[in-house]
Amino acid sequence: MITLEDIAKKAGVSHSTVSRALADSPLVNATTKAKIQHIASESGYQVNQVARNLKTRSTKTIGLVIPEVSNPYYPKLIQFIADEVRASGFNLQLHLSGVHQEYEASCIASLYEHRVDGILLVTAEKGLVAKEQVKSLSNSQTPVVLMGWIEEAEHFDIVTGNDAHGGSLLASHLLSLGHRQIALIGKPPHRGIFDRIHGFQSTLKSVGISTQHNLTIPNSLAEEDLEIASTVQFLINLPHPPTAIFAYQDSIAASVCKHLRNNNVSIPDQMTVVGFDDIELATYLEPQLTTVGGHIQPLAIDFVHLLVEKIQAKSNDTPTQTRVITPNLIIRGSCAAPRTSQLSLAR
Amino acid sequence: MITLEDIAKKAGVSHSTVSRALADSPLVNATTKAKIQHIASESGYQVNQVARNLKTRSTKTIGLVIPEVSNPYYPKLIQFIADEVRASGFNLQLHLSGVHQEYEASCIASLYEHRVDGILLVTAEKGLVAKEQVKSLSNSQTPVVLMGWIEEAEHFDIVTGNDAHGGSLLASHLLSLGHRQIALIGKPPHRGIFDRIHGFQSTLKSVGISTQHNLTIPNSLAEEDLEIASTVQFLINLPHPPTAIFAYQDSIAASVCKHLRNNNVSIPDQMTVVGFDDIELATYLEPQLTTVGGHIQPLAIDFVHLLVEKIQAKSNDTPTQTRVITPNLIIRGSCAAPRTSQLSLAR
DNA sequence: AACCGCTTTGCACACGATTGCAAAAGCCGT
DNA sequence: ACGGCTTTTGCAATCGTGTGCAAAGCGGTT
Repeated sequence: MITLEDIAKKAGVSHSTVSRALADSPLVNATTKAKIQHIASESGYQVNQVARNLKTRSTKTIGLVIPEVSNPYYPKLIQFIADEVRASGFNLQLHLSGVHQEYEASCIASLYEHRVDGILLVTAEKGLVAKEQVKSLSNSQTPVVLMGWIEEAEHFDIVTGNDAHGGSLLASHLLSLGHRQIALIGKPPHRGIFDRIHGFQSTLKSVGISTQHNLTIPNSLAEEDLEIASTVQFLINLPHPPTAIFAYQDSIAASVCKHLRNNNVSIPDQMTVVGFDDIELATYLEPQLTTVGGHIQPLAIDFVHLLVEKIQAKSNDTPTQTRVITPNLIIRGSCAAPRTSQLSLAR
Repeated sequence: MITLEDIAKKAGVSHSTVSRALADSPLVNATTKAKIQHIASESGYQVNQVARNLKTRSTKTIGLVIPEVSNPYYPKLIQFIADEVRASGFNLQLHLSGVHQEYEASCIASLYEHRVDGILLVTAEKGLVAKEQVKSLSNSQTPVVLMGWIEEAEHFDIVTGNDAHGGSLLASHLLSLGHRQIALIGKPPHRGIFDRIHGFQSTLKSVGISTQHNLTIPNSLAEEDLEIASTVQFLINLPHPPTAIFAYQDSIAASVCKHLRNNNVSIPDQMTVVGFDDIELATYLEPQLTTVGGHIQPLAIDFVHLLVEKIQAKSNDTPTQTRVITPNLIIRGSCAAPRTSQLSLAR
């Protein structure tokens, strides 16, 4: 491995001078600087960031903790975050905390051990698993920004989507089409998803439609697809089946569509389906999915910006912030006005 | 930040002893070891990996360079790789080289600067952009394993799928269904995809079907979906339209299906469609996609294993290896026997 | 020649950990 | 009390880089 010392010998100077020359310091004579830079590039010198990081006590690296990449929502988010981190001049270190966030604590520990300058933590259905660690990190020097709702939100820096508003938009849309029997598919495990459902339900209530007939079907995490299959079966075999289904994520909505088709229920003629997030998948379906979207890129940008501000502020006495991104309704082909007892008649 | 020295003071010993105690060295007296470990955990000490890496000249980290995460093939690959890397006791550092691999060189440079123990490099349509860097890295101490076909393959360690065989499987399947007019959609930019197409075409040739009537439509990278839309338009408006379409990736096949539907062409009645890779998307489509798959996980496992072997071998005189994974045909609903002039009649 | 001021360079230490080696401590038998 | 042996501990160097500070070099003025 080539070091500053090697280049210093070739150039007949000390390693300090080489270090300054490569940093383009004005303390080095122009001609020797050029000579040193030439020797360095010719011998293929690459700085040892490990040594530099140790000396400068900063890594110019941001750690990103995200549950998984199988759910297509996350890759989309990662792409935006990665672009923004690069644009901000930082390196990115990605750690997967697991579908059930089982590695969340160890991811954070590892990032701290590597002395990243800051951490972006995307929470999932379990909320903030490593709460104590995050608190102690923030109290020390390493800023942490969270994405997704958690309890005690006021104690943390958080970026989140206005999921309640998104749910409300969907509910209004379905109401305006005439739907009155609407099923919800999805467990309400953490605040974000809870808000989607809550916003949805409260809008229904506000126009006097009781939500007690709507269904909240919890589905287990394992074998999600199978679970959804049986939930769909259950719904369409009810004495008074719903005319519309709201799934709290596009990927689940896609799975719902698949199983509806398997049961010869046509969309949107016999059943209206809506999702949430507007991932690519939504446009590959037939019909394309009505959903709520446009929030992922702004979320990613604010996520990174807030962290970078915290990193540059240095003083850890800045008050915690919550930034909220409001999504839009995206109307596509998976919705139609209900026909009376459409499903019962068809079967 | 808490250091070994801090703990040493609290325990009344030297930092060397603390270092040994935390490494559970037999050189430390059992009672003092316990005392030190207790103090360390109580004060929340976390080792500084930056310093450790500098001293030990190893980072226990594997770098993964992958073009992007928007194409759903890559997240699936990443998930398998991440699991295997973790199981092997290494950290993972992910860098995105860009859709057109525009950052490939800078990703590799960054990983080398951070002195990762080895690099996994996934190439894409541009082949191996950073060829010279990879050669010089391998010549020095940092092993690199590639995924995907490139020129001069014999000079590198490579893991790849037997794409030619996969293409051949698809061709045989379509032939056995009776298809004789088959369109290929996709550019043949690099060896992997070229092999898919080549294996496909040579199987057709072997039974005496000229491939000159088949179409190889190159589509631009930008606005891929639009490009596919016009390609589909073109194909179905031919005087003798094909009865089957082979797209070299499931995501493109999905896009083809979407645009066929937009033109009121039903699948598989009026058109048979097959893809390649068996990503989740293939099962969300209606009908589900016949494709070639089962290779991604073995690819990921061999990818990591080969690199780990190279890292542990230390001596860089081990001969280069090429490992090839053979995929399977996965028959689903997107294929049917052709009817005479099916499309012309229908329109 | 002595002095001053400015530019340029090198010395030496620091970052926080690991580890070879020597020294200290403890134990035992004589 | 002492030598020999084993166990335990500390000293000090090292990894590669950055940087404060002193010193050297240089040109010009008195």
